[in-house]
Amino acid sequence: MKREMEKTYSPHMEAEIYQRWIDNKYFHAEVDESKKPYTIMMPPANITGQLHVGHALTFSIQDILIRAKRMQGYSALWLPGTDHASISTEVKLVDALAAEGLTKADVGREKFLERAWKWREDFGGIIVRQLKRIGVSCDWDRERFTMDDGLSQAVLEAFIHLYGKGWIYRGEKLINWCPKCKTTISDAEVEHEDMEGILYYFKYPIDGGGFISFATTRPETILGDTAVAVNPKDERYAALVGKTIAMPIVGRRIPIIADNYVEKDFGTGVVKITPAHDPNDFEVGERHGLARINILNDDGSMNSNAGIFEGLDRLECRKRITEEFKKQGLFIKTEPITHAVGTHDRCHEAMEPMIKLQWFVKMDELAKGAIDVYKTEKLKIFPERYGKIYMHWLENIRDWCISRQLWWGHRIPAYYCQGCGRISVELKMPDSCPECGCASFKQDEDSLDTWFSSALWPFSTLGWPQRTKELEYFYPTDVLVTGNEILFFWVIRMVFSGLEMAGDVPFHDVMLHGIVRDADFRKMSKSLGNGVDPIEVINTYGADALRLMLVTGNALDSDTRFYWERLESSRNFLNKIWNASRFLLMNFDIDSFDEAPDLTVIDRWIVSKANFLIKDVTSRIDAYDIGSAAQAAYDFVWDEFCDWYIEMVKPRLYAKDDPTRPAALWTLRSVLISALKLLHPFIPFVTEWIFLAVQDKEETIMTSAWPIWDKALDFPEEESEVDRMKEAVRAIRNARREMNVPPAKRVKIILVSADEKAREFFGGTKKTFAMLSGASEVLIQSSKEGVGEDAVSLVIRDAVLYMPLEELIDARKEMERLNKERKRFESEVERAQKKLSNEGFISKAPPEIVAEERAKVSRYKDMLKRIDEQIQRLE
RNA sequence: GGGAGCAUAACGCAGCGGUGAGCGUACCUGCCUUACAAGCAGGGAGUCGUGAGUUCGAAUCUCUCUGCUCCCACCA
Repeated sequence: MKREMEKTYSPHMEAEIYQRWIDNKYFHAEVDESKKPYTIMMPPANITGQLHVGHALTFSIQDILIRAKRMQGYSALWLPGTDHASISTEVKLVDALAAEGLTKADVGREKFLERAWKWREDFGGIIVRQLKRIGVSCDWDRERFTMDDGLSQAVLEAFIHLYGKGWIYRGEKLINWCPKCKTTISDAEVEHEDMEGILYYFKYPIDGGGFISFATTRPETILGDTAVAVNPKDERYAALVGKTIAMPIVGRRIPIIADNYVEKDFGTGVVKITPAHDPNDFEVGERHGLARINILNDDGSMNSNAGIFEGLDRLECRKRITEEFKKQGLFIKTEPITHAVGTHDRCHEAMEPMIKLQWFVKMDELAKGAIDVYKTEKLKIFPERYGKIYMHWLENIRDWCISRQLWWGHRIPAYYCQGCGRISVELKMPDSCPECGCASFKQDEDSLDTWFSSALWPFSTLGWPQRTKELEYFYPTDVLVTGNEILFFWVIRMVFSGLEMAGDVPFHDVMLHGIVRDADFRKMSKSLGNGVDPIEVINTYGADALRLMLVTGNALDSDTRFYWERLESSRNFLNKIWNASRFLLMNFDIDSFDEAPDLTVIDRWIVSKANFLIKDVTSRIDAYDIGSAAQAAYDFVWDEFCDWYIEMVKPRLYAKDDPTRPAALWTLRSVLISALKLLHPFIPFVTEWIFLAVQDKEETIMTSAWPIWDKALDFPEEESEVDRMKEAVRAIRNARREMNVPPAKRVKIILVSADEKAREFFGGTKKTFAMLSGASEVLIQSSKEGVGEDAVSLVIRDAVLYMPLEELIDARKEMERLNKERKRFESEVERAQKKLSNEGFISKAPPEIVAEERAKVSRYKDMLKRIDEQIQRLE
């Protein structure tokens, strides 16, 4: 066993350890009927992405869960993979083409896709390599890519299935169009950004005389107006309804109509209606049978319906229209306005609503299922409050536009007969048309929304639609861990897809976490330049320090901050546990124990504390309370184990002939090993390194058994006794400081107690007690006989400690100190007595609370009495 | 416009009906005590955002106000 350990912790061994884990296939999970399965599907990383600290957070959490469960004996599968990210990847490829002076059209679909695959080969693996640096223990043998053959097949099957049920349809509807990316986008991909804009006021001449004024933020859409609407109850305009308007510029005649959608009190109470470019207007148009005039080309420029403005960009057109209205005397005014503009979340270009023939997923039935599993708690969301958001979204969901005018992705499996136009939705191109017998088909040019394939991820990765043994065993998965911003895009879509395709929820629990922000709580972004590269952090501090820092100091549902300071304190903790282990190895000079030695009170105390920690950490992990689980282990190791237990045990270790020495070594090692195991999920590398160093055999910690709480190791009495000793030690250290006793000065301590048990305990732990309190000798007595008047006296539970200070004693100072103590207890007694004299408290508070309060009074009074004795002694 | 959340020590957080109101950093003081100065010991520091209410008892539950944050949303 014993490995040499450097004096200071350094993370340089991480790569070596990770490689060994891989070589030994510790990450690999198999179908194993003798074990229970535990499954997490890693949210597929975007192949265009670079690893950022957000990844580090989410993957650390998942790794913590999977490592804990693996040690608990589950067949724990964490399946990793990547996503083809259609828009992001395609944008990169188009940019690369542009750099060569080419366009998509120049190279053609086939060549474009060749380039795409090449690109994914060259760069798609970068993020995976970076990911490994974090220490993720996912099953790389089962790594998947959303465009693998199997997963692509699953996409086709799912599409065909939904089409067969009538839940996928093709229709001409108003969709969100990104003029920059030249594709449709779904509602979820539209971001609403508040922007400073201008509200333009114009007027239209009414046939038969007069004008009607209105306001708009998008004057260019005037070219597509097919009506002007007012509220039916608006008396100001009642007489105008039914009249027509001769539109300037385009010369079209459009009606004035009445519709409830218009609010009387907003603006002029008049709305121009552009059914082809506004969702509300579209609906008004439906109700009144208005024409839809599309005025835009796909690139956002004006089309032929714009007449003289054809070819202008929409923003340029906006200016020119305004000028034209001014010329014609129909311009009223402009005013600044802040309004929400829908933009594409990828490129932030202002999105334009347009009418287009697209493919949609009908949501009503699918949403019902997703709502139902949440209501019946088959699906739980942590933190709970996100449940409301989940429900709200599903209850207001609209059909999902899934077709994209992109090449990189899953091409829609719809084939149009060139003879009769019949649509066939098939796995592959049909041989002949069942309608007209013609053999000429054309496949739909569009591809599917990236999220359509990601929605199948929890089961397509396990072989669906085949009923594989993996699917049977690992599905439904246990928990999905992801950032809260992705609830709508992905989580909800996985839920209804899982229910519909695989016949069950894709996961039982959803655990959502926040994002990592910079120290000033700003989002990390390229434009701010405040991003932190996790690889750099790992290079200097190690993955363990990064993981620990990200996961502690914050509740899981709130955003966490990135602090270099906190990173250092995490690293310091690693050094602490490193050195505690080194201390053990330096003293561990026996080969083995025949049997567990008899433990002293102090050993039982730390064993009991460690035993409780096991229960605590385990249950916190199960509740996804990762941060406090880590914190509990951290506090135990640093405070209890290092600052107290190791210090207490030193005299026993240094005296080679001490009969309790083996017990100390045994306890030291077994408690350390428990702590290492409990900490392993959080800081896998150091714990493995140390585990190998302190074990008898070469055994990985990764598959070692998770500690289990044991009733036989619960020692409440010992805990209470050692706590009293700690109290005594602190009192002495405190007094020494207050009395200005030089640190190196050893002082005699006399403990006086009428309590036999207390005397016995302190008698048995004399050496330890003396060392901790810097005493030259400790006397234990039942009376204060022989205690001189030059002694400082310290009152603790069941005892008084005397510290003769001889020439150092300053009676005045000591009186001051005693009076301060007295005051403290007095005010406590007062507080408790006041409570007890309250009739309502006695009669209404639970009896145990009242009893506790009474006990406090007598305890404090007891202390007060002894303090008073000391005061008298000095007087 | 709708919804959710947060205000506790200088900073970051925990506590969610009975605690002497904690923890980590930072700060002050003293120590190189043979595991660790990336450390040890000790210390100061908080009318728990405001105002009310419920209760025997409120940092904790309810409402008001104030200030932040996030999500959703088609007011021209």
